[in-house]
Amino acid sequence: MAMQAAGTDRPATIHDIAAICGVAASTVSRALSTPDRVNIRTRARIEAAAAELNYTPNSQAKALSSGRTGAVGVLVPDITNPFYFDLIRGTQLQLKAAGYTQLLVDTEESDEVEASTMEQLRKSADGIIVAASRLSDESLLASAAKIPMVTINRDVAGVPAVVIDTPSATTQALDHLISLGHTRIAYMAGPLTSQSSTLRWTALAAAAEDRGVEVRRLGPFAPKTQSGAAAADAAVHSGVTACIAFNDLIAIGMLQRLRERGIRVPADMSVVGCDDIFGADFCNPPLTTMASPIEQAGRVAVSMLLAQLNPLAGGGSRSRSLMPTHLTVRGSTGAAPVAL
Amino acid sequence: MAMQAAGTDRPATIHDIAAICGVAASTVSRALSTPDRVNIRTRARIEAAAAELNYTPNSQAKALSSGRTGAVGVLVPDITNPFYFDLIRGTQLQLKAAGYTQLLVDTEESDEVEASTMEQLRKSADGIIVAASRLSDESLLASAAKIPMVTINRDVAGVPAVVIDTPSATTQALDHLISLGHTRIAYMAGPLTSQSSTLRWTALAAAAEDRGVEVRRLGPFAPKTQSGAAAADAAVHSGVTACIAFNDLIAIGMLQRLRERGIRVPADMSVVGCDDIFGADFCNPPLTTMASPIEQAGRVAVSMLLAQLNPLAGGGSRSRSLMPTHLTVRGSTGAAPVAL
DNA sequence: CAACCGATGACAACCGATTGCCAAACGATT
DNA sequence: AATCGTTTGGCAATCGGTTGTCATCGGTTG
Repeated sequence: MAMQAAGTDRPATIHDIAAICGVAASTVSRALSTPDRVNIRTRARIEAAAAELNYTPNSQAKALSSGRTGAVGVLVPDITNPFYFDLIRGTQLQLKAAGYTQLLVDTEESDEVEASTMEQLRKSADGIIVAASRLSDESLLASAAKIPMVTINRDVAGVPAVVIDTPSATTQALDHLISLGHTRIAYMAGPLTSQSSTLRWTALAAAAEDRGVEVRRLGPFAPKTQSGAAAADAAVHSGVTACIAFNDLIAIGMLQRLRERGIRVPADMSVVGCDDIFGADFCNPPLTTMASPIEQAGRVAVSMLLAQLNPLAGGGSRSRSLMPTHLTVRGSTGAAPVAL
Repeated sequence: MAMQAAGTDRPATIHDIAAICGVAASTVSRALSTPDRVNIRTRARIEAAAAELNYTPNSQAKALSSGRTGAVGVLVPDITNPFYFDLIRGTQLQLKAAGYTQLLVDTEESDEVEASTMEQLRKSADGIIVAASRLSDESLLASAAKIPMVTINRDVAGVPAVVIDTPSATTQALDHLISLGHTRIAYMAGPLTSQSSTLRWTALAAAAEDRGVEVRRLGPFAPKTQSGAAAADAAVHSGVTACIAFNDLIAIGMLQRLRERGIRVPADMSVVGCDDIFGADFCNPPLTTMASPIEQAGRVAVSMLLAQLNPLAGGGSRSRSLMPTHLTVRGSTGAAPVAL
């Protein structure tokens, strides 16, 4: 709102302010960061000058001397996977609200890129949030020892985590399919290094055994729509009447392939996805899927990380947060075809 | 590959290396950044020590003293818009290849957030890439004077830009619709502050006049699928038989709404989108849309920015880059309904 | 043999902030 | 008026590098 004089070309520093107010630079620093340490009158002068000069602290310098960078790294395996859209937005919003900057990195589904990124971030970030890590438990633990970390969808003892409870949703999905009369069901697995995929399969297999139906595991398939073609063919070939895919990308890809092959969904084959990503509601047919509060998961992860960074007296920070999920039924699931 | 001794808890600095090699810290700095300035033998010793200590330079310190941060800000209006995901991936890949870090910021379609972010980035980034800026020409120019900048889909004299040539694609879309017999066509406009939307409309209106068909402008509509409902209703109400939407999100939203209302696509209404985002190929019906090389646009933007940052003798950097587009015809367009 | 030269490496200032420590100033108490 | 405690603000070191300047050294040239 202040009438801003044409700024000099160089951003103002605390020294500029100090010169104007006739105080030492350290006093300016104190006035701005430890207001109680300085007389209220000088503080007012300094604040006025700061506003006048449109002063903003240099984050590099601040980072160098204080040791904290005000940045948080967010690592995702594949930035073009819509699942991460909402996650990233969640982290971004929450980080910005807390005055932090988000360093987004696409690790390209590679454990090496992930590891080297972490090493680099160790100096340029105060903490990191790692979604769907492809690293081994040991590597993850080792990294977590060096820099505050929160994982998402990756549960390792000793590392705070936000876990989206898709495993329990698979049970809902299974019951949904069973209620529709399906008895031969397949699980289209995700990457072998994905803990989520493993957990979903474990939960699903247990529930299947419990209910006395057959669920076979097919794959692994890369979490991309392109893999859906192979997944669809594998499902058809295996003779199942319904499948639960590791995620929506694979499921959507399957839908496309099944359509190409003239296999009707859900009349001939039911498909269940996971995550309820962008597109799950408008694909053809709309996808029955396990919906997760993804953006919220991102926010929670940030909160947990910040709690770790600024251990306030108030709240002991949780080290684990389980996000509830539920099955969203749409058009891709239906009654099992009548046996011939 | 080196047998890494258990690292000390604190990352190594050039002083550590200097101590080991018995040289001054400045020599270490030169050996690493200006290899020619130092004897090849000492350089070798220093490099060996650096490798041994697993040394990585502290980016904050480097930034502070050298004035360059090694980071580039990427501003997008809405991080959850799939259009930007390919863009972000393009910038991310190219930046990483050049050794830069990407600072991704979602400006929430707000000019204020955009402006304040730029001001902040001015100190913590070497340059910025602004996609679909919502700022005025003046503000943009003013900011570009303070920090190297490349815009995407925003053409302002004096600011290097990557422009995806969707306006000319609208002509293709129009001809496509005309060839199908449509004569009453609508353009579903995007945000008023979106230059892309304006340019598309201008090109479309000109082409329409040239061809003697009627194209009316409806909207504006927010670039989200939710806005598609209003857009669909507006289109139906206006009595057109085909529409060209500002982008795929609106188009996909329209598809959903039209389906709800029992209006068949393309039998009763043809719909053309723009961008060919994730989902355009598997919505129902698949969307005819103007495809853009989005990821490539991101890469080009980065290249242009880096050329600006490191003005090599070799190539004069282009200040404008036009990315070609083409119409991808799918199922959402068809022959005009027979007039009653 | 003296003058000269390029290569090499050390010194020190600096980037912009933070922070421990100390001293001046001030008011209050006895 | 002397003492004491508390504010308040300055000095200077520090973070980890970069870079301008200068001294030194070995070798070459006239």
